[in-house]
Amino acid sequence: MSVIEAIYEKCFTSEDSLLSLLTNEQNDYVRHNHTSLHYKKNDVLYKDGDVPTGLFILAEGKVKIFREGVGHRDQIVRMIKPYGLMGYRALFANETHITSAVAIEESTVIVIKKGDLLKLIHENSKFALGIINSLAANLGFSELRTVTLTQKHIRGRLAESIIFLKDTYGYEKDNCTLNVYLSREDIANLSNMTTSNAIRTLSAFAEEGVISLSGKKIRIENAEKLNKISTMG
Amino acid sequence: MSVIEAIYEKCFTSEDSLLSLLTNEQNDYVRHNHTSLHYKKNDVLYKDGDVPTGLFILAEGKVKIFREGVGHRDQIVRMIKPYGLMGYRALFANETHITSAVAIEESTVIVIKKGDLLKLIHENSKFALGIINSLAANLGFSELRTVTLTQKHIRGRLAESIIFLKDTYGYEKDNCTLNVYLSREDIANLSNMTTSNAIRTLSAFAEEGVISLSGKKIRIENAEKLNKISTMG
DNA sequence: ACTAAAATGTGTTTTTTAACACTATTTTTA
DNA sequence: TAAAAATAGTGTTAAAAAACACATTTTAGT
Repeated sequence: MSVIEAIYEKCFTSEDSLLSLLTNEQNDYVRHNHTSLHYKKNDVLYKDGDVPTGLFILAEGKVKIFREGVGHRDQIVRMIKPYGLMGYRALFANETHITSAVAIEESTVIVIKKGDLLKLIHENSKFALGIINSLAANLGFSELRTVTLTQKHIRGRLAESIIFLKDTYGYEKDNCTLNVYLSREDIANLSNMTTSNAIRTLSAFAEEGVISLSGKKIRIENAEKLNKISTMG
Repeated sequence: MSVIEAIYEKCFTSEDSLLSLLTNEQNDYVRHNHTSLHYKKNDVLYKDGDVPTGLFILAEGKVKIFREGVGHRDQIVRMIKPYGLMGYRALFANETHITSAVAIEESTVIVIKKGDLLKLIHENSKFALGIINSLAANLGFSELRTVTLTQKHIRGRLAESIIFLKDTYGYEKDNCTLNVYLSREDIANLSNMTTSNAIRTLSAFAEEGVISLSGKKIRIENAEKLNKISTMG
Protein backbone atom coordinates (compact mmCIF):
# COMPACT_ATOMS: atom_id res chain seq x y z
CA MET A 1 0.00 0.00 0.00
CA SER A 2 1.40 3.42 -0.93
CA VAL A 3 1.69 6.22 1.63
CA ILE A 4 -1.23 8.03 0.03
CA GLU A 5 -3.36 4.87 0.11
CA ALA A 6 -2.51 4.25 3.76
CA ILE A 7 -3.59 7.76 4.74
CA TYR A 8 -6.74 7.36 2.76
CA GLU A 9 -7.44 3.96 4.34
CA LYS A 10 -7.04 5.34 7.87
CA CYS A 11 -9.81 7.83 7.18
CA PHE A 12 -12.19 4.86 6.94
CA THR A 13 -10.82 2.89 9.85
CA SER A 14 -9.21 5.18 12.44
CA GLU A 15 -11.34 5.43 15.55
CA ASP A 16 -10.75 9.20 15.44
CA SER A 17 -12.65 9.29 12.17
CA LEU A 18 -16.42 9.64 11.98
CA LEU A 19 -16.38 6.93 9.30
CA SER A 20 -15.31 4.34 11.86
CA LEU A 21 -18.86 4.55 13.22
CA LEU A 22 -20.29 3.13 10.01
CA THR A 23 -21.40 -0.50 9.75
CA ASN A 24 -19.26 -2.70 7.51
CA GLU A 25 -21.92 -2.51 4.87
CA GLN A 26 -22.08 1.29 5.06
CA ASN A 27 -18.32 1.57 5.09
CA ASP A 28 -18.28 -0.42 1.88
CA TYR A 29 -20.98 1.74 0.39
CA VAL A 30 -19.09 4.95 1.13
CA ARG A 31 -15.88 3.52 -0.29
CA HIS A 32 -17.67 3.20 -3.60
CA ASN A 33 -19.79 6.33 -3.33
CA HIS A 34 -17.67 9.35 -2.54
CA THR A 35 -15.48 11.88 -4.25
CA SER A 36 -11.85 12.37 -3.39
CA LEU A 37 -10.41 15.85 -3.92
CA HIS A 38 -6.89 17.15 -3.75
CA TYR A 39 -5.94 20.74 -2.97
CA LYS A 40 -2.70 22.67 -3.09
CA LYS A 41 -1.73 25.30 -0.55
CA ASN A 42 -4.08 28.32 -0.74
CA ASP A 43 -6.70 26.44 -2.78
CA VAL A 44 -10.33 27.21 -1.90
CA LEU A 45 -12.49 24.24 -0.81
CA TYR A 46 -15.64 26.33 -0.61
CA LYS A 47 -16.45 29.93 -0.04
CA ASP A 48 -18.91 32.15 1.78
CA GLY A 49 -22.22 32.14 -0.06
CA ASP A 50 -21.75 28.78 -1.81
CA VAL A 51 -24.47 26.15 -1.59
CA PRO A 52 -23.18 23.22 0.49
CA THR A 53 -22.81 20.02 -1.53
CA GLY A 54 -21.86 17.46 1.06
CA LEU A 55 -19.73 16.51 4.01
CA PHE A 56 -16.01 17.16 3.58
CA ILE A 57 -13.72 14.93 5.63
CA LEU A 58 -10.07 15.95 5.70
CA ALA A 59 -7.97 12.85 4.96
CA GLU A 60 -4.68 14.72 5.05
CA GLY A 61 -3.44 18.29 5.34
CA LYS A 62 -4.59 21.40 7.16
CA VAL A 63 -7.44 23.78 6.41
CA LYS A 64 -8.52 27.15 7.81
CA ILE A 65 -12.20 28.12 8.09
CA PHE A 66 -12.71 31.87 8.16
CA ARG A 67 -15.20 34.61 7.54
CA GLU A 68 -14.57 37.96 5.96
CA GLY A 69 -15.75 40.70 8.27
CA VAL A 70 -15.66 44.48 8.31
CA GLY A 71 -13.18 46.04 5.85
CA HIS A 72 -11.89 42.78 4.34
CA ARG A 73 -10.54 41.63 7.70
CA ASP A 74 -10.79 37.85 8.00
CA GLN A 75 -11.55 36.04 11.24
CA ILE A 76 -10.45 32.42 11.38
CA VAL A 77 -13.19 30.55 13.25
CA ARG A 78 -11.91 26.97 13.02
CA MET A 79 -8.79 25.08 11.99
CA ILE A 80 -9.18 21.56 10.59
CA LYS A 81 -6.81 18.65 11.12
CA PRO A 82 -7.01 15.16 9.58
CA TYR A 83 -10.36 13.40 10.10
CA GLY A 84 -11.92 16.78 10.84
CA LEU A 85 -15.29 17.60 9.28
CA MET A 86 -16.05 20.61 7.10
CA GLY A 87 -18.90 22.05 5.09
CA TYR A 88 -21.58 20.23 7.04
CA ARG A 89 -22.81 23.02 9.30
CA ALA A 90 -24.48 25.00 6.51
CA LEU A 91 -25.79 21.79 4.99
CA PHE A 92 -27.55 20.72 8.19
CA ALA A 93 -28.78 24.23 8.94
CA ASN A 94 -30.22 24.43 5.40
CA GLU A 95 -28.22 27.56 4.70
CA THR A 96 -25.54 28.64 2.26
CA HIS A 97 -22.01 28.71 3.63
CA ILE A 98 -21.27 31.61 5.95
CA THR A 99 -17.54 30.86 6.03
CA SER A 100 -14.84 29.97 3.52
CA ALA A 101 -12.43 27.03 3.67
CA VAL A 102 -8.88 27.32 2.33
CA ALA A 103 -6.07 24.74 2.47
CA ILE A 104 -3.05 26.07 4.34
CA GLU A 105 -0.98 23.16 3.05
CA GLU A 106 -1.45 20.39 0.48
CA SER A 107 -4.65 18.56 1.49
CA THR A 108 -6.78 15.59 0.53
CA VAL A 109 -10.50 15.52 1.20
CA ILE A 110 -13.20 12.86 1.00
CA VAL A 111 -16.62 14.21 0.06
CA ILE A 112 -19.87 12.41 0.87
CA LYS A 113 -22.78 13.98 -0.93
CA LYS A 114 -25.84 15.23 0.91
CA GLY A 115 -28.19 12.41 -0.11
CA ASP A 116 -25.78 9.69 0.97
CA LEU A 117 -25.06 11.49 4.22
CA LEU A 118 -28.74 11.70 5.13
CA LYS A 119 -29.13 8.03 4.26
CA LEU A 120 -26.28 7.11 6.60
CA ILE A 121 -27.80 9.18 9.41
CA HIS A 122 -31.20 7.62 8.82
CA GLU A 123 -29.83 4.09 8.97
CA ASN A 124 -27.29 4.47 11.74
CA SER A 125 -27.98 6.30 14.98
CA LYS A 126 -24.36 5.92 16.14
CA PHE A 127 -23.27 7.82 13.07
CA ALA A 128 -25.94 10.44 13.77
CA LEU A 129 -24.62 10.78 17.32
CA GLY A 130 -21.11 11.19 15.88
CA ILE A 131 -22.32 14.15 13.84
CA ILE A 132 -24.14 15.55 16.87
CA ASN A 133 -21.01 15.16 18.98
CA SER A 134 -18.90 16.96 16.41
CA LEU A 135 -21.31 19.89 16.12
CA ALA A 136 -21.60 20.12 19.91
CA ALA A 137 -17.82 20.20 20.28
CA ASN A 138 -17.51 22.87 17.57
CA LEU A 139 -20.22 24.97 19.20
CA GLY A 140 -18.43 24.78 22.53
CA PHE A 141 -15.19 25.84 20.94
CA SER A 142 -16.88 28.72 19.17
CA GLU A 143 -18.58 30.00 22.33
CA LEU A 144 -15.38 29.83 24.39
CA ARG A 145 -13.56 31.57 21.59
CA THR A 146 -16.13 34.36 21.35
CA VAL A 147 -15.52 35.16 25.00
CA THR A 148 -11.73 35.15 24.86
CA LEU A 149 -11.50 37.02 21.56
CA THR A 150 -13.74 39.74 22.93
CA GLN A 151 -12.41 39.94 26.48
CA LYS A 152 -8.72 39.07 26.57
CA HIS A 153 -6.09 41.63 25.67
CA ILE A 154 -3.71 41.18 22.76
CA ARG A 155 -1.07 39.19 24.66
CA GLY A 156 -3.66 36.84 26.12
CA ARG A 157 -5.32 36.31 22.75
CA LEU A 158 -2.05 35.56 21.00
CA ALA A 159 -0.86 33.20 23.75
CA GLU A 160 -4.16 31.37 23.57
CA SER A 161 -3.89 31.05 19.79
CA ILE A 162 -0.40 29.54 20.07
CA ILE A 163 -1.69 27.04 22.65
CA PHE A 164 -4.67 26.29 20.40
CA LEU A 165 -2.35 25.57 17.46
CA LYS A 166 -0.25 23.30 19.67
CA ASP A 167 -3.34 21.43 20.90
CA THR A 168 -4.69 21.07 17.37
CA TYR A 169 -1.62 20.17 15.34
CA GLY A 170 0.88 19.17 18.02
CA TYR A 171 4.66 19.47 17.98
CA GLU A 172 7.26 18.31 15.49
CA LYS A 173 9.72 15.57 16.49
CA ASP A 174 11.78 18.03 18.56
CA ASN A 175 8.80 18.25 20.96
CA CYS A 176 8.61 22.02 20.99
CA THR A 177 8.19 23.35 17.42
CA LEU A 178 4.56 23.88 16.40
CA ASN A 179 3.63 21.46 13.64
CA VAL A 180 1.90 24.16 11.59
CA TYR A 181 3.20 27.05 9.53
CA LEU A 182 1.05 30.14 9.34
CA SER A 183 1.74 33.59 7.94
CA ARG A 184 1.79 36.43 10.44
CA GLU A 185 -1.43 37.59 8.82
CA ASP A 186 -3.14 34.24 9.50
CA ILE A 187 -1.94 34.33 13.10
CA ALA A 188 -3.43 37.82 13.36
CA ASN A 189 -6.70 36.67 11.77
CA LEU A 190 -6.89 33.80 14.22
CA SER A 191 -6.25 36.08 17.19
CA ASN A 192 -8.38 39.10 16.30
CA MET A 193 -5.61 41.64 15.91
CA THR A 194 -3.80 43.49 13.13
CA THR A 195 -0.83 41.86 11.43
CA SER A 196 1.48 44.52 12.87
CA ASN A 197 0.36 43.73 16.39
CA ALA A 198 0.76 39.97 15.83
CA ILE A 199 4.35 40.55 14.65
CA ARG A 200 5.11 42.90 17.50
CA THR A 201 3.62 40.66 20.17
CA LEU A 202 5.32 37.52 18.81
CA SER A 203 8.62 39.44 18.99
CA ALA A 204 7.84 40.46 22.56
CA PHE A 205 7.16 36.82 23.52
CA ALA A 206 10.46 35.79 21.89
CA GLU A 207 12.27 38.61 23.72
CA GLU A 208 10.82 37.30 26.99
CA GLY A 209 11.93 33.75 26.22
CA VAL A 210 8.37 32.38 26.06
CA ILE A 211 8.75 31.28 22.44
CA SER A 212 11.46 31.39 19.82
CA LEU A 213 10.98 32.28 16.18
CA SER A 214 12.70 31.36 12.98
CA GLY A 215 10.75 32.32 9.90
CA LYS A 216 7.32 30.72 10.19
CA LYS A 217 8.61 28.21 12.76
CA ILE A 218 7.33 28.85 16.29
CA ARG A 219 8.94 27.00 19.18
CA ILE A 220 7.39 27.01 22.63
CA GLU A 221 10.25 27.56 25.05
CA ASN A 222 8.27 28.10 28.24
CA ALA A 223 4.83 26.50 28.14
CA GLU A 224 4.02 27.44 31.72
CA LYS A 225 4.68 31.12 31.12
CA LEU A 226 2.66 30.93 27.91
CA ASN A 227 -0.28 29.42 29.79
CA LYS A 228 -0.02 32.14 32.39
CA ILE A 229 -0.11 34.87 29.74
CA SER A 230 -3.12 33.21 28.14
CA THR A 231 -4.98 32.94 31.44
CA MET A 232 -4.01 36.13 33.20
CA GLY A 233 -4.15 38.34 30.12
CA MET B 1 -57.67 23.85 29.31
CA SER B 2 -55.95 26.52 31.40
CA VAL B 3 -53.52 29.01 29.86
CA ILE B 4 -50.60 27.19 31.47
CA GLU B 5 -51.80 23.85 30.13
CA ALA B 6 -52.25 25.27 26.64
CA ILE B 7 -48.70 26.62 26.59
CA TYR B 8 -47.44 23.32 27.85
CA GLU B 9 -49.45 21.41 25.25
CA LYS B 10 -48.08 23.53 22.39
CA CYS B 11 -44.57 22.47 23.35
CA PHE B 12 -45.51 18.93 22.33
CA THR B 13 -47.44 19.81 19.21
CA SER B 14 -46.22 23.10 17.70
CA GLU B 15 -44.29 22.48 14.52
CA ASP B 16 -41.68 24.93 15.83
CA SER B 17 -40.97 22.51 18.66
CA LEU B 18 -38.47 19.68 18.36
CA LEU B 19 -41.04 17.45 20.08
CA SER B 20 -43.33 17.66 17.06
CA LEU B 21 -40.83 15.38 15.28
CA LEU B 22 -41.59 12.53 17.67
CA THR B 23 -43.82 9.61 16.67
CA ASN B 24 -47.19 9.46 18.45
CA GLU B 25 -45.84 6.67 20.59
CA GLN B 26 -42.72 8.65 21.53
CA ASN B 27 -44.74 11.78 22.15
CA ASP B 28 -46.83 9.78 24.58
CA TYR B 29 -43.73 8.37 26.23
CA VAL B 30 -42.23 11.82 26.76
CA ARG B 31 -45.49 13.15 28.17
CA HIS B 32 -45.17 10.58 30.91
CA ASN B 33 -41.39 10.69 31.27
CA HIS B 34 -40.15 14.21 31.75
CA THR B 35 -39.74 16.78 34.46
CA SER B 36 -41.39 20.16 34.36
CA LEU B 37 -39.59 23.00 36.12
CA HIS B 38 -40.65 26.51 36.90
CA TYR B 39 -38.27 29.44 37.38
CA LYS B 40 -38.70 32.98 38.55
CA LYS B 41 -36.83 35.94 37.10
CA ASN B 42 -33.07 35.65 37.81
CA ASP B 43 -33.29 31.97 38.77
CA VAL B 44 -30.39 29.80 37.62
CA LEU B 45 -31.27 26.83 35.36
CA TYR B 46 -27.71 25.51 35.32
CA LYS B 47 -24.30 26.99 35.73
CA ASP B 48 -20.80 26.80 34.30
CA GLY B 49 -19.12 23.63 35.53
CA ASP B 50 -22.31 21.67 36.23
CA VAL B 51 -22.72 18.18 34.82
CA PRO B 52 -25.49 18.23 32.18
CA THR B 53 -28.52 16.20 33.19
CA GLY B 54 -30.73 16.35 30.15
CA LEU B 55 -32.31 18.38 27.41
CA PHE B 56 -34.09 21.54 28.56
CA ILE B 57 -36.91 22.75 26.33
CA LEU B 58 -38.26 26.18 27.14
CA ALA B 59 -42.07 25.96 27.24
CA GLU B 60 -42.55 29.58 28.23
CA GLY B 61 -40.43 32.55 29.20
CA LYS B 62 -37.02 33.88 28.23
CA VAL B 63 -33.55 32.70 29.21
CA LYS B 64 -30.04 34.08 28.72
CA ILE B 65 -27.05 31.80 28.19
CA PHE B 66 -23.77 33.44 29.16
CA ARG B 67 -20.22 32.77 30.17
CA GLU B 68 -18.23 34.63 32.77
CA GLY B 69 -15.01 35.86 31.23
CA VAL B 70 -12.08 37.99 32.33
CA GLY B 71 -12.72 40.03 35.49
CA HIS B 72 -16.30 38.84 36.14
CA ARG B 73 -17.47 40.28 32.85
CA ASP B 74 -20.24 38.13 31.40
CA GLN B 75 -20.72 37.52 27.70
CA ILE B 76 -24.21 36.48 26.64
CA VAL B 77 -23.75 33.88 23.89
CA ARG B 78 -27.37 32.88 23.25
CA MET B 79 -30.88 34.00 24.15
CA ILE B 80 -33.61 31.38 24.35
CA LYS B 81 -37.25 31.83 23.33
CA PRO B 82 -40.11 29.34 23.73
CA TYR B 83 -39.42 25.91 22.19
CA GLY B 84 -35.71 26.72 22.24
CA LEU B 85 -33.29 24.05 23.45
CA MET B 86 -30.80 24.42 26.29
CA GLY B 87 -28.27 22.36 28.17
CA TYR B 88 -27.81 19.84 25.37
CA ARG B 89 -24.53 21.05 23.89
CA ALA B 90 -22.39 19.97 26.85
CA LEU B 91 -24.38 16.77 27.12
CA PHE B 92 -23.68 15.75 23.51
CA ALA B 93 -20.06 16.92 23.66
CA ASN B 94 -19.58 14.83 26.84
CA GLU B 95 -18.41 17.88 28.74
CA THR B 96 -19.54 19.83 31.77
CA HIS B 97 -21.39 23.05 31.06
CA ILE B 98 -19.19 25.90 29.84
CA THR B 99 -21.99 28.45 30.12
CA SER B 100 -24.69 29.35 32.64
CA ALA B 101 -28.42 29.71 31.99
CA VAL B 102 -30.52 32.26 33.88
CA ALA B 103 -34.20 33.11 33.42
CA ILE B 104 -34.69 36.78 32.51
CA GLU B 105 -38.40 36.43 33.18
CA GLU B 106 -40.68 33.81 34.70
CA SER B 107 -40.08 30.62 32.73
CA THR B 108 -41.29 27.04 32.41
CA VAL B 109 -39.03 24.28 31.19
CA ILE B 110 -39.53 20.66 30.16
CA VAL B 111 -36.56 18.41 30.92
CA ILE B 112 -35.92 15.13 29.12
CA LYS B 113 -33.23 13.16 30.83
CA LYS B 114 -30.14 11.97 28.99
CA GLY B 115 -31.11 8.30 28.76
CA ASP B 116 -34.52 9.05 27.30
CA LEU B 117 -33.04 11.56 24.90
CA LEU B 118 -30.54 9.04 23.54
CA LYS B 119 -33.32 6.50 23.19
CA LEU B 120 -35.39 8.95 21.14
CA ILE B 121 -32.43 9.70 18.88
CA HIS B 122 -31.72 6.01 18.46
CA GLU B 123 -35.30 5.23 17.47
CA ASN B 124 -36.10 8.27 15.37
CA SER B 125 -33.74 9.69 12.75
CA LYS B 126 -36.02 12.67 12.10
CA PHE B 127 -35.66 13.63 15.73
CA ALA B 128 -31.88 13.16 15.44
CA LEU B 129 -31.87 15.44 12.40
CA GLY B 130 -33.85 17.98 14.42
CA ILE B 131 -31.11 18.02 17.04
CA ILE B 132 -28.46 18.26 14.31
CA ASN B 133 -30.32 21.14 12.70
CA SER B 134 -30.55 23.01 15.98
CA LEU B 135 -26.84 22.59 16.76
CA ALA B 136 -25.91 23.62 13.22
CA ALA B 137 -28.06 26.76 13.46
CA ASN B 138 -26.55 27.63 16.86
CA LEU B 139 -23.03 27.13 15.54
CA GLY B 140 -23.73 29.42 12.61
CA PHE B 141 -25.09 32.06 14.93
CA SER B 142 -22.07 31.76 17.20
CA GLU B 143 -19.58 32.06 14.34
CA LEU B 144 -21.30 35.10 12.86
CA ARG B 145 -21.47 36.64 16.28
CA THR B 146 -17.77 36.06 16.95
CA VAL B 147 -16.94 38.05 13.85
CA THR B 148 -19.24 40.98 14.55
CA LEU B 149 -18.43 41.20 18.25
CA THR B 150 -14.73 41.34 17.45
CA GLN B 151 -14.83 43.54 14.36
CA LYS B 152 -17.70 46.00 14.59
CA HIS B 153 -17.43 49.17 16.61
CA ILE B 154 -19.65 49.94 19.58
CA ARG B 155 -22.50 51.50 17.59
CA GLY B 156 -22.55 48.62 15.11
CA ARG B 157 -22.50 46.02 17.86
CA LEU B 158 -25.33 47.65 19.80
CA ALA B 159 -27.45 48.15 16.69
CA GLU B 160 -26.95 44.50 15.80
CA SER B 161 -27.95 43.43 19.31
CA ILE B 162 -31.16 45.43 19.14
CA ILE B 163 -31.97 43.85 15.76
CA PHE B 164 -31.13 40.42 17.20
CA LEU B 165 -33.53 40.98 20.11
CA LYS B 166 -36.24 42.07 17.69
CA ASP B 167 -35.67 38.99 15.49
CA THR B 168 -35.68 36.68 18.51
CA TYR B 169 -38.53 38.00 20.62
CA GLY B 170 -40.39 40.22 18.18
CA TYR B 171 -42.44 43.34 18.89
CA GLU B 172 -45.28 44.00 21.28
CA LYS B 173 -48.77 44.75 19.92
CA ASP B 174 -47.74 48.31 19.02
CA ASN B 175 -45.42 46.82 16.37
CA CYS B 176 -42.34 48.73 17.44
CA THR B 177 -41.58 48.05 21.12
CA LEU B 178 -39.14 45.17 21.68
CA ASN B 179 -40.92 42.31 23.41
CA VAL B 180 -38.06 41.79 25.87
CA TYR B 181 -36.87 43.76 28.88
CA LEU B 182 -33.18 43.67 29.65
CA SER B 183 -31.09 45.67 32.09
CA ARG B 184 -28.50 48.00 30.59
CA GLU B 185 -25.91 45.60 31.97
CA ASP B 186 -27.43 42.65 30.07
CA ILE B 187 -27.53 44.71 26.89
CA ALA B 188 -23.85 45.51 27.45
CA ASN B 189 -23.05 41.84 28.10
CA LEU B 190 -24.83 40.88 24.91
CA SER B 191 -22.97 43.50 22.89
CA ASN B 192 -19.45 43.20 24.31
CA MET B 193 -19.17 46.63 25.87
CA THR B 194 -19.22 48.23 29.31
CA THR B 195 -22.53 49.17 30.89
CA SER B 196 -21.60 52.86 30.67
CA ASN B 197 -21.02 52.60 26.96
CA ALA B 198 -24.29 50.70 26.43
CA ILE B 199 -26.17 53.47 28.26
CA ARG B 200 -24.35 56.22 26.38
CA THR B 201 -24.83 54.62 22.98
CA LEU B 202 -28.51 53.86 23.60
CA SER B 203 -28.96 57.54 24.51
CA ALA B 204 -27.15 58.54 21.32
CA PHE B 205 -29.46 56.33 19.23
CA ALA B 206 -32.49 57.88 20.96
CA GLU B 207 -31.07 61.37 20.35
CA GLU B 208 -30.74 60.51 16.66
CA GLY B 209 -34.33 59.23 16.51
CA VAL B 210 -33.30 55.65 15.70
CA ILE B 211 -34.94 54.27 18.83
CA SER B 212 -36.86 55.68 21.76
CA LEU B 213 -36.41 54.69 25.38
CA SER B 214 -38.67 54.58 28.38
CA GLY B 215 -37.20 52.64 31.26
CA LYS B 216 -36.36 49.18 29.99
CA LYS B 217 -38.71 49.61 27.03
CA ILE B 218 -36.92 49.99 23.69
CA ARG B 219 -38.90 51.11 20.67
CA ILE B 220 -37.45 50.93 17.18
CA GLU B 221 -38.36 54.22 15.51
CA ASN B 222 -36.27 53.91 12.36
CA ALA B 223 -35.48 50.31 11.45
CA GLU B 224 -33.73 51.26 8.22
CA LYS B 225 -31.31 53.58 9.97
CA LEU B 226 -30.73 50.93 12.64
CA ASN B 227 -29.87 48.37 9.97
CA LYS B 228 -27.51 50.81 8.36
CA ILE B 229 -25.69 51.43 11.66
CA SER B 230 -25.44 47.69 12.21
CA THR B 231 -24.04 47.05 8.73
CA MET B 232 -21.85 50.07 8.17
CA GLY B 233 -20.40 50.22 11.65
C1' DA C 1 -43.45 54.28 53.62
C1' DC C 2 -38.69 54.37 54.40
C1' DT C 3 -34.21 52.99 53.83
C1' DA C 4 -30.69 50.40 51.61
C1' DA C 5 -29.24 48.64 47.59
C1' DA C 6 -29.20 48.29 42.85
C1' DA C 7 -29.47 50.30 38.41
C1' DT C 8 -29.05 54.23 35.43
C1' DG C 9 -26.79 58.22 33.73
C1' DT C 10 -22.77 61.55 32.80
C1' DG C 11 -18.21 63.66 32.56
C1' DT C 12 -13.10 62.86 32.53
C1' DT C 13 -8.89 60.29 32.11
C1' DT C 14 -6.21 56.50 30.71
C1' DT C 15 -5.32 52.38 28.26
C1' DT C 16 -5.47 49.67 24.44
C1' DT C 17 -5.13 48.86 19.91
C1' DA C 18 -5.95 50.19 15.17
C1' DA C 19 -4.31 52.97 11.46
C1' DC C 20 -0.77 54.84 8.98
C1' DA C 21 3.66 55.33 6.91
C1' DC C 22 7.53 53.41 5.82
C1' DT C 23 11.86 49.99 5.44
C1' DA C 24 13.65 45.42 4.98
C1' DT C 25 13.37 40.85 3.76
C1' DT C 26 11.64 36.85 1.53
C1' DT C 27 9.17 34.58 -2.15
C1' DT C 28 7.26 34.40 -6.86
C1' DT C 29 7.33 34.62 -11.45
C1' DA C 30 8.35 36.47 -15.94
C1' DT D 1 18.12 35.69 -12.20
C1' DA D 2 16.27 40.19 -11.97
C1' DA D 3 12.13 42.54 -11.10
C1' DA D 4 7.94 42.56 -8.84
C1' DA D 5 5.05 41.20 -5.39
C1' DA D 6 4.10 39.58 -1.07
C1' DT D 7 5.37 39.19 3.61
C1' DA D 8 7.73 40.70 7.77
C1' DG D 9 9.16 44.26 10.79
C1' DT D 10 9.25 49.02 13.23
C1' DG D 11 8.12 53.64 14.81
C1' DT D 12 4.44 57.18 15.31
C1' DT D 13 -0.15 58.97 15.59
C1' DA D 14 -5.00 58.68 16.13
C1' DA D 15 -9.17 56.54 17.48
C1' DA D 16 -11.88 53.66 20.22
C1' DA D 17 -13.38 52.03 24.31
C1' DA D 18 -12.36 50.84 29.11
C1' DA D 19 -11.74 52.55 33.66
C1' DC D 20 -12.86 55.57 37.07
C1' DA D 21 -15.49 58.73 39.80
C1' DC D 22 -19.71 60.43 40.96
C1' DA D 23 -24.74 62.04 40.76
C1' DT D 24 -29.35 60.56 40.17
C1' DT D 25 -33.10 57.57 39.85
C1' DT D 26 -35.44 53.30 40.47
C1' DT D 27 -36.32 49.04 42.83
C1' DA D 28 -36.59 45.87 46.64
C1' DG D 29 -36.89 44.60 51.39
C1' DT D 30 -38.26 45.56 56.15
